[in-house]
Amino acid sequence: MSQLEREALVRYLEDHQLKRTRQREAILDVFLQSAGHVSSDELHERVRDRFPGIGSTTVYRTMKILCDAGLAVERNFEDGVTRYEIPHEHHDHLVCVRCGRIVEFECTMIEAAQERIATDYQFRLLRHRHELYGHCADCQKIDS
Amino acid sequence: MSQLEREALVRYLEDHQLKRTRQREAILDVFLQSAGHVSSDELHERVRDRFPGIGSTTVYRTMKILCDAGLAVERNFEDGVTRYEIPHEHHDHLVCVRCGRIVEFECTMIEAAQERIATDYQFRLLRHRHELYGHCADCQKIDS
DNA sequence: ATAGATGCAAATGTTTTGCAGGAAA
DNA sequence: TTTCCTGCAAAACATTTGCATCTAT
Repeated sequence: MSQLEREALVRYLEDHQLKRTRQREAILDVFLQSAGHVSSDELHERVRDRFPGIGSTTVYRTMKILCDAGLAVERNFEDGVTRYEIPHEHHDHLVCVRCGRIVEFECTMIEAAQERIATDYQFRLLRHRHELYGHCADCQKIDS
Repeated sequence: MSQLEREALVRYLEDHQLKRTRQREAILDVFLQSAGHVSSDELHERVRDRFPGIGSTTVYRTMKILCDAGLAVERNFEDGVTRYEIPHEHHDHLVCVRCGRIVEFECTMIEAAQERIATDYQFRLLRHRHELYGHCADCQKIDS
């Protein structure tokens, strides 16, 4: 498993005169096995299990490479930590401010509206950030 | 001018056993005179002109008070700096990634869609963040 | 052999906190 | 005179960078 991604990484490294190292492959593996939205710190902890002595610096640097290679996407929510997700079709996020749960949603109507707004203001749209913050179903139970 | 806000600040300070100081009033004044979306650092620079020796710590602490008092609203874009705006009707932002220009927009259709999405996922919506990043009309000219 | 990677320590940049001296009530 | 503020210095925190050493090619 994750064979395709590993090949993509090797290809990217070769194309950019970068070297194929155990650390980089281990980080890719751990990242692909981590469901959801992992932070550099979480990745560092998990890689460390099977690769003691690895520095957090290497995780930061490698995640940047994975993003450049199109194997990871960077996300920033309100807690000041950079998180990474496996690239897939466009979406935005609902974030529970109590438990930290992150749910993805997709809305073509909003996408269309964004395009229209950008056009209205003569902006050339590059990207957007759209996050809804609230309490998830489970966390609402605390109140009652 | 800014008489209403100054009175609101005085009232808030009294209600919370906080003291009315020259620094706090100066920071409120400078903030109200700063159009757009100012950072703590910009505010510090501007307050310093008429109040040499003021510390950045005081600006940070005072802006927090102004937010609590409902006289300022905190905003975070992609540059890692907290900015403040004067509260007014709900809106979101277009940000030019070249010149940093920030334009406000408002879209009731998107707001309605957000409510519907939150309901679909059983979230109790508290707030959201919605920013469009791109090149403004002026900055697009650089390309041609 | 050599370009590039690693990991430590130190630097960065923004914001927060501890604390001694200072001002408002 | 007591409580709250201020401003400095130091701490926090996530991330980046300098550098000597190590490793893939």
